[in-house]
Amino acid sequence: MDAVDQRIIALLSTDARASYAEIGAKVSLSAPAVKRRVDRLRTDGVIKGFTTIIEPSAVGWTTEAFVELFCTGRTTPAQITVAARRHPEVVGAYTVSGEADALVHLRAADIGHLEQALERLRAEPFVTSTRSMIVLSRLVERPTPVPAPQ
Amino acid sequence: MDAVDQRIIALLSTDARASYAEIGAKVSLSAPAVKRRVDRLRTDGVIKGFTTIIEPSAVGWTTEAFVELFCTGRTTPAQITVAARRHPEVVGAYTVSGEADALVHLRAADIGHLEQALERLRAEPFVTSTRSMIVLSRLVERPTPVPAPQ
DNA sequence: GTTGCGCATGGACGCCGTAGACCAGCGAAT
DNA sequence: ATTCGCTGGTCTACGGCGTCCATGCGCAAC
Repeated sequence: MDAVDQRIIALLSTDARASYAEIGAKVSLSAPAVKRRVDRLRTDGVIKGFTTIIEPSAVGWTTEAFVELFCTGRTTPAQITVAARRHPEVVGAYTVSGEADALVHLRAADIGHLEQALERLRAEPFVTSTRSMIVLSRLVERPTPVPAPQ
Repeated sequence: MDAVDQRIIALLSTDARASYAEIGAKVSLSAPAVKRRVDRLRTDGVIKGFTTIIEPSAVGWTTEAFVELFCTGRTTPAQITVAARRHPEVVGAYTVSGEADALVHLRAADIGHLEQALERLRAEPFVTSTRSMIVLSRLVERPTPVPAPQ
């Protein structure tokens, strides 16, 4: 992972469909050289995949919430992980320090759907209680920035 | 936005570098037809871009936190937006219902960096106080799912 | 019926992805 | 100092892909 790799990652994270030749022109490398680096970054797990940024409301997810989970004493992160993966509404889940044990990011079609997802989440055996923050508006949402070298 | 569009979006969100021909084969369309649909989805704002999923720790962001923001009475979402955008550590920001006014998702190099970013955030004139949840581990993180037709 | 529109296909051309052969630089071992 | 092997680049070549344009089909409105 040198400075060139970082620049390649930065370029790919602004446009994942850029051609290797295009990227190569910007980092002064040939297309095959760029491809080799990208392949390596993928096998090394630095690049985990390529995805599309979509507008959630355009595909029917108009409601979103962050839910703090309070769990029973002997709950492991692994338990929370498998539970969270079971629910398609979960787009993010994290164990956190502070009052709550975990924070779950939910996207749902509407309030009704959100309520139903929340109910399902609360039915998990290790959940003792929850505290929800309904998202009123998304202000910022961006991919992890890559520190641009110099 | 018909069912085919949704399938195309779903395919692109699992692999944004898939060729149009590949996608076309899966949705029974020719490559030019797929491209036209993707172009339309982009101009319609359904597809906002293509990005790369990277492992944050691999590029030096090992610490992350969610921060609840408590703001002065007359704070507008727009104010919070411009403030949040100023800080490169902010990867997400939302206005929320509940006790707090906003929730900010931060990524930083380490605890020291996080503390410094938090301090900068707290220095914003409209912030009266904050409550932080440090992320202990990322359990789930996935792109917005697209409801697969049938 | 026919006109017009939306939306697909087919073909053509140039660029892209990808693999293989080859080469330069460099550190370690002889 | 020489040599070996490794890393990581370029060049080349070919098959497939992106992209544009012309064409054709189905359908609704008049």
